[in-house]
Amino acid sequence: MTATELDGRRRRGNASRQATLDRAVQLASTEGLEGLSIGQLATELGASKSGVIALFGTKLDLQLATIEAARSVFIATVIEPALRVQRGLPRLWAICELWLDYSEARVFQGGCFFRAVSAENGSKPGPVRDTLAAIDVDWLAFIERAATSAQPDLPRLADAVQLAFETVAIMDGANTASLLHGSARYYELARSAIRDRLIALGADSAVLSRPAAPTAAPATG
Amino acid sequence: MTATELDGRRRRGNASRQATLDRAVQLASTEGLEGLSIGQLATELGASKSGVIALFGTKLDLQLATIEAARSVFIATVIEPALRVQRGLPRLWAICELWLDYSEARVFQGGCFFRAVSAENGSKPGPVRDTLAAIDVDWLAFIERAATSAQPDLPRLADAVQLAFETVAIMDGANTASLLHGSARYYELARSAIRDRLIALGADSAVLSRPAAPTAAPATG
DNA sequence: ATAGAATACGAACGATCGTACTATTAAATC
DNA sequence: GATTTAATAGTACGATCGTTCGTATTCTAT
Repeated sequence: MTATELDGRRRRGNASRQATLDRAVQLASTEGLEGLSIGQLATELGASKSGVIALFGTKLDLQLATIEAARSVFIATVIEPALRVQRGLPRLWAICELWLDYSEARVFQGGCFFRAVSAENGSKPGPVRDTLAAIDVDWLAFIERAATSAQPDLPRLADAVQLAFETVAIMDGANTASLLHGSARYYELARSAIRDRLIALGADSAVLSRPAAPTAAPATG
Repeated sequence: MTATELDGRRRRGNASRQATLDRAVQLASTEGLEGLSIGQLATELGASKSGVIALFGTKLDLQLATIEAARSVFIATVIEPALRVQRGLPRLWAICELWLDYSEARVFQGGCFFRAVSAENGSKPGPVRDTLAAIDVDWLAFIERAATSAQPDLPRLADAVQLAFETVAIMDGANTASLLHGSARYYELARSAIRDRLIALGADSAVLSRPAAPTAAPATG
């Protein structure tokens, strides 16, 4: 049954949904999921309010779909490239480089999408916060696993949870400060902080150099 | 001229302004400065919309006044108590303890006021962002000075700017994570991270113990 | 051919937003 | 006591919010 793929109506709808979400993630990253307004979104897309709402149902549904769309972008930009890097310390370091590049490149206008909307919804119970919290748990767990896998290269690593927390905090700090002050130098501070931390844990500093493994296939070297 | 102090009209106005701002900072810490609505604020205060707006002028003025009010609270809660602690490493450590307590105690419902509203306004140019950026610069500089003063107690400290950045990032990370996941354990992770970092710089671990100097006058010891 | 589903639009809804204008009350100044 | 100033309320304005309803269009399935 290729029916689902061939249905012209659904294909058209999915294309519209994707185009809508492409704008929605950008808008939400700067205005927040609350500030993401259906009217503004429709105007920017050259569509009608009712058309947009018809595609998603309610505003809450749109917000959740927007989060999911941002997650896809994040996975393609950070997670998957990191998984192509050699297990262990190289991958742990690649995660940091990839994340800092993702933030600095403003893949989302407002910096890291999840940092922007988590700050907005951190103290507001509801399905939005629950979803964001679950994504954050996944993200922390991903780094914890990478840290644990890097343990052979980090002889003095005692607590992967602690290291994951610190790493995320440092990266988020660079994201926030660079946005607020319009300066890229915080990314260097973050890189230094993490590098020094890993070296203190016994890492071979040769592994922790720029540039990170490129997104392309394993290089010739 | 004690005229300003004695004017009953202005006294009444200032009292109203203060009561309004007391609610405004709480609301803004959870809803953001954009989500801070004059109507809702008035309703919660049992006042009228026009009465609230008359006290502040425009919404932008209200937002700026709210930031200033939050700053006063922050200074009284963190900065001033820290300045009562002995210069050097004890003060640097006290700043961290006081900030983490300030965040954990939910002096503002939404955690640290400035983290909440900075995330909201980090990518939106304007006077609000400028004010928040200036406050953040002050805050970072305050910690840098404390770190520099602690240099005799931190023989391996090479870069106070780097240390200030990391310290703030770790504390902010605890604030964000504790809000999102409704757990206090991130504050312990932050304390551990900063303590270990300071010890790595050569700090005497005896200085880095709980509890921090109480807010009260210099203790008998 | 026709019934049904999915996409899209336009118009209108009640609610709330920030703001402006007017009026009333209380306090200070002359 | 009259005038000025500040604080507050009341009302109304235009804009925008999310949502609903009716309808036209496009494609699939019978």
